[in-house]
Amino acid sequence: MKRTKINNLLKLENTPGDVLIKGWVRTKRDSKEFSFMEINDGSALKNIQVIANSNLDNYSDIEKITTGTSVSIMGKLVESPGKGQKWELQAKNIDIINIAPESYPLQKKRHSDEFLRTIAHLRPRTNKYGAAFRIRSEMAFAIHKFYKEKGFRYLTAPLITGSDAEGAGEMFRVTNLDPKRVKKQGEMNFDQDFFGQESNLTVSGQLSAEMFALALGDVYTFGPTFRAENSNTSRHAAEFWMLEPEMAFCDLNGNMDHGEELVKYLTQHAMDECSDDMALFSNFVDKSLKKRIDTILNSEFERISYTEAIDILQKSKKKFEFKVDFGTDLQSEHERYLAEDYFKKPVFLTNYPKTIKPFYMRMNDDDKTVAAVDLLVPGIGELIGGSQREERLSVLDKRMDEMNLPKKDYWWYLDSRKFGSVPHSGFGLGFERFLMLITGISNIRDVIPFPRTPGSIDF
RNA sequence: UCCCCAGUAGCUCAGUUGGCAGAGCAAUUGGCUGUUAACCAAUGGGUCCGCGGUUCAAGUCCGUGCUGGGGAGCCA
Repeated sequence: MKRTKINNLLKLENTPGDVLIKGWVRTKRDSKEFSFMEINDGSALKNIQVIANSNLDNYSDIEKITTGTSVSIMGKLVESPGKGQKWELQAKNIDIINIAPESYPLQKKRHSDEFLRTIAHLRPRTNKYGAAFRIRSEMAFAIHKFYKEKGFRYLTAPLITGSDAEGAGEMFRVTNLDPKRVKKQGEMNFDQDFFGQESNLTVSGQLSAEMFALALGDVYTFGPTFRAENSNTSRHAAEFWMLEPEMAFCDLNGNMDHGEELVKYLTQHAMDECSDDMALFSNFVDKSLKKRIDTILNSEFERISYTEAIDILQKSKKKFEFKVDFGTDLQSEHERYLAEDYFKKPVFLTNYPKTIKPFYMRMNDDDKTVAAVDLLVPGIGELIGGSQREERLSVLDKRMDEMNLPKKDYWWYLDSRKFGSVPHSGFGLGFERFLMLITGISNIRDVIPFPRTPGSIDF
């Protein structure tokens, strides 16, 4: 008999008679003459209740079944006379695949997130993490669906790069030199390294995406990104996934339109396709989640300039630890105030001072600000960071000189401005931060299967 | 990297002025009427994070290290 997944069983209107399920026992309740078991196979949040009567031949073995045990069960799907579930399975045959001994760490009770992080290999077997990772999977799919529908092309940017001057923070070195030998020589000899020069793990696929946007029109990259910053916060990881759309013939407003449409589309998709899993988060993880999602879906995101934001912050009665002045980057407390207290919804901040932004952002006419855009969202802070790119070769040239960038390393990037340059825009969206936004999970370590953070690379 | 907090049974935590190591849940064993975080009873379970110090006496006080959490910076 062919196995039926539990999510499909639970959807049925009429009983198909006998079915075969395979999964893991979440809990067992014994009576004298029979046992109730709840089986979960990961296909859905919900379990199916199985009734094992004592007249089954291997009932003495069935009595020994513990939480975590893997089983294969054939039985008749019947309407449940008990409360709490529509269907239950009257077992005709129960095969125990593998008993989970008493040392199985997951109990039928709530565990702390901190404890579950220490058993990250088992935590997807819990309701909360199973739900989180089903949603993560569905959102990755939704990204591709969104871009397919919009006619974007998917580009895989290289993970190993030779350029290290993007200014996006510390990078992880990639080398196959023998550390013992390097120590003996006293220094790295990059000529002899695998690529014949210094190489690193990517901090962004943007520059690659720009080249492809200027060929295929609208493109996106979606893949892992690495930062060797010693960041110890609930919003940073050394390895995370970033979505980076890049659009030719697109200005800053088009960039924001796109970002807003994307965030709304993905959120709506999660609500439509993961309703049970999403309900778990709004019921048990974050009581304010429902309202937040409603705001994302049904409000227009605010759009203000950096200069206007400074004005709002300076006029605010709220006391800030750090002073705000034109030319300084906004602190966390300022970003949170704007998104959470002042506007109470996602806010695009545009046109930052050129002094605090990278070389590739397009210079505005005032010669003081650049066409940058950040999307600040309640609870997370920065979800999107992007810009309209500087497409004018002479302006880009001048900026790179000002910032002392080694132009010879960027010859190919500058070529794109030499040959048929066009206005174009793009941004990076932190995939994990987006998952935090829509689930209410407050630590980035809990939306990545096996998180990598400073001093921690278990599993 | 900086600031703050925490570390006691498998898990979550209590532990008073420094004076015999505790609870709930889990586990094990038994009971039980269709249960659903089942219920009832019994039993077992400890490097009180490590190291050093103060003291007649340290889970408790002091120093130090490690680990975890919250916040800041960096950013997505």
